[in-house]
Amino acid sequence: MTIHHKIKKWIEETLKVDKDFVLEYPADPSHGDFATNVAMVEYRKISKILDSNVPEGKHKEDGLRWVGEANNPRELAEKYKQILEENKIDEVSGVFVAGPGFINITIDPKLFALAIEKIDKVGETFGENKHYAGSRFLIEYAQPNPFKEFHIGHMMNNVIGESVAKLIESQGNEVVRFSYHGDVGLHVAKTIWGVINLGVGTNLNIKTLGQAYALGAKFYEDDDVVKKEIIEINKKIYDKSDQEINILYDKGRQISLDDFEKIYERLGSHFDHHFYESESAPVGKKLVEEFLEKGVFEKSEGAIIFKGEKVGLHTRVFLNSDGLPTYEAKEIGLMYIKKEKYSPFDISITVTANEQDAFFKVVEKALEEVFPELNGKLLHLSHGLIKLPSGKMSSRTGDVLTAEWIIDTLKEGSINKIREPLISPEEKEIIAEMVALGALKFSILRQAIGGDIVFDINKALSLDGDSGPYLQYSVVRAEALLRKSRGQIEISGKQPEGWKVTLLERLLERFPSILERSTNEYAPHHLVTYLTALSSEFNSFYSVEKIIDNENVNSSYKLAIVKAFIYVMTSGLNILGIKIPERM
RNA sequence: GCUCUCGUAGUUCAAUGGAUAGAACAGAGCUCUUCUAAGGCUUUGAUGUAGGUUCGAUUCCUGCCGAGAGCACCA
Repeated sequence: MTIHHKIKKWIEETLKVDKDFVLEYPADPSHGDFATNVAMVEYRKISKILDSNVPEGKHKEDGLRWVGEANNPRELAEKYKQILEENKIDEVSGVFVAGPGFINITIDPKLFALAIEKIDKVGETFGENKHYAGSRFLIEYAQPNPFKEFHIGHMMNNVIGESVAKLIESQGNEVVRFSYHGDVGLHVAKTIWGVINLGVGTNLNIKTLGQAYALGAKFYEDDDVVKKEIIEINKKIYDKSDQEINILYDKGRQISLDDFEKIYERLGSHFDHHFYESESAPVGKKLVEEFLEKGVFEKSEGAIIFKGEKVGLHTRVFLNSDGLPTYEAKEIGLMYIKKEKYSPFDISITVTANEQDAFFKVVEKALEEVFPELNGKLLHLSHGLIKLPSGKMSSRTGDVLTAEWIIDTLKEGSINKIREPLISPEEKEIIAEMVALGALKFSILRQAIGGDIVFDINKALSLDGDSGPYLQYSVVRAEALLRKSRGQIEISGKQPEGWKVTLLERLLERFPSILERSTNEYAPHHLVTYLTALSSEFNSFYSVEKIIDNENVNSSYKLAIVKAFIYVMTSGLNILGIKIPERM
């Protein structure tokens, strides 16, 4: 149990209050080690109760005086302080009232040394939490479509999904990871049409597929004759009736999927299962037809639709008038397969771009009507888009940056930054790959998911300031210290006499709480913010303190802090999918 | 037109209804014969607008202004 948990519980039980108050780490150290707004929250509740029961002839302002509690949050805080002091636990060294009614709490400085000792002992497992263990989460987060390119938007989805998955795992849950690929559907037909009309024969590669899609998509919109041809091709893809198309299809699909594997490998994401629309489509079609009879779906203009208006949403088509399943029906089929394979589960998460928000609300509703047992178990996590300074990316116009290109460009930039002359070209290559991916993942995960990211390649290349490499670099320096000290100074988590607790130690102790909050909110950016602050604090520590010093008795403890820093950073960066080079 | 999301330093982002709104980049200045300067230190600078709720609002509610996304057979 962390100190945070202990203190929260202590306040809760001692004051006999609900747990809806906040126990935070104040930004300003003069506000103690912990601060809580419990008095302000409770005051609010008391006045509300009194407001609703104002007896005749009285004014509600008098309310608090009737119960003889307090006239304002500050006075209530004073009362609480008294109760807390009478029931003090060992960890707490002081309780103070401040400002409008905050209760600030200081803790025994020895606890920080204990935390350092503990981190050095348990290593990278320090942040793990077995508190809520045992839930099974399904998470689907990579939906690149075969026959189209894997662009930076897919990469964003992948990086976010992977970090959320790792966060959930860190809190003791089981996570099953899925990718989902649209290997059938109109976009495929567009690409096949493009391939046929591009005149490349069966000489396909990932590039010609991209061009073919852009061509097909353009003509689909501009030319009604082509539109009909593409719709015909789409039908043939579903029923596999055309040999020529089958050959192009199988080949193109395999080229795409192989390409995706390569990128997953590079990004470091691994999936428990790959799903394909070609398998979810027939299942979805069947289910939609079945639940048409049960009244969940209805017929309209030849199509089968779900009337979202009945729950304040909009109508979506599930089977088109040719009887083919749309994306919507495929989602129904997909969920059926997921349930068959991975039940029981507690939460099923789907990570997509936020342009699908409205669409997902409808699908979720339909899913809940088809599978009532899923009520409350579906979570749609949506993120923003990556925008170029020139505007939105579009694979239709070919105005698209592939993930591969971005990584390689960043890699080239970072390889030139390595100044260490002793590093071999091979090692430089490895370091640059880690730095490039670190920079990319950091820039995606540093902000709250949901917002768009304006991706400026020149800025990304600078690699200064808050960035992936900044975090990596701080760990590299810390590692160098440990290497150098080996055989010279013993590492000891025993706090020296007269030691003044540093902010670095305080931050290290918080790591488990940060992880817990990041997980609960599905918000990796809290972790990023924390690791950045932690690195910054380490870098200050590094420049102010002489760490390896045979003359100084504090050196052993300083090294223990450095070691703890490395563990926490390694663990945190691992969750973000950022690797740490040995040197850089 | 309807629905949803979003407006915070020059720029890119933080901030659990709380205390003096934090960083980074860019700008100005300082700092490598102590361990990696991809570092450290100092400094200039912000809540779109008008109301409301609250002891307290960047955060919640309403209007306005501005940006983006979605709205029937694409995914």
